[in-house]
Amino acid sequence: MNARNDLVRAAIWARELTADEVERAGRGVSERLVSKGAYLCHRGDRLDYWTGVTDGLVKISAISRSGKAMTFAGVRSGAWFGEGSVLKDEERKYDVVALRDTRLAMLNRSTFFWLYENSTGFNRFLVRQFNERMGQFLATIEYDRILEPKARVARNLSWFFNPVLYPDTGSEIEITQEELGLLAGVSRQVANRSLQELEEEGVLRAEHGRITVVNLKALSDYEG
DNA sequence: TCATTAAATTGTT
DNA sequence: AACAATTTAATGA
Repeated sequence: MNARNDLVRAAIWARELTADEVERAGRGVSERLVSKGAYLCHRGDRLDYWTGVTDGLVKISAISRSGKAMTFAGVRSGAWFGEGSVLKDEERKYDVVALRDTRLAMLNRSTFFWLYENSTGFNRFLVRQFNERMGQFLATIEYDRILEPKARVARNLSWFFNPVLYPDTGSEIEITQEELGLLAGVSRQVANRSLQELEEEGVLRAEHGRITVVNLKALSDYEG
């Protein structure tokens, strides 16, 4: 019908919606472009949109009280975030920055709530996503104590292969070593060396602008 | 289709 | 941060 409905239909959660619900969602969605290095929102901002990455890569992070930068999650094409802030009607607890030029789909708050109230498919999706995030955050708490750069690179990379958050993705991701460094909070040089070592250990294969995971379990559980 | 050039990415110091 | 090497993408014959 129109570009907005196409945006919705491309979203993973749309698969579980009825035609009526998709139509309704289409009226509440809009598009936004964020260029590399720009912030979509800062901690403390209000952003009344549930946000999906249509094309690109963003980082969700915050600065801890001790002053350390901490990445909560990397978000690539196909994933949606911010449902917590929208549901609770409160300010963002984190920064969101684009690691490359990125296209976003934004679902406004009232439409989000309409789906929340009316669509069982939508709720099933939300519950699954919350559950998966919980697991990821638990792992993040543990990983924050791990200071070894290689392990940080490994764990940040493994997030992109969560089968619930990214349903039909293979074992490849298009990401540069510079982007991975920004995500893991290490320099490009360290990201480069980490990837080389991980490749030697048979965990992954690093190609030009792309990484192929060979052993996802080893990558997720990496501790050095 | 192939060769040339520019741009992006990687590898190293 | 700087620089060289490598890979990809774009261009045009």
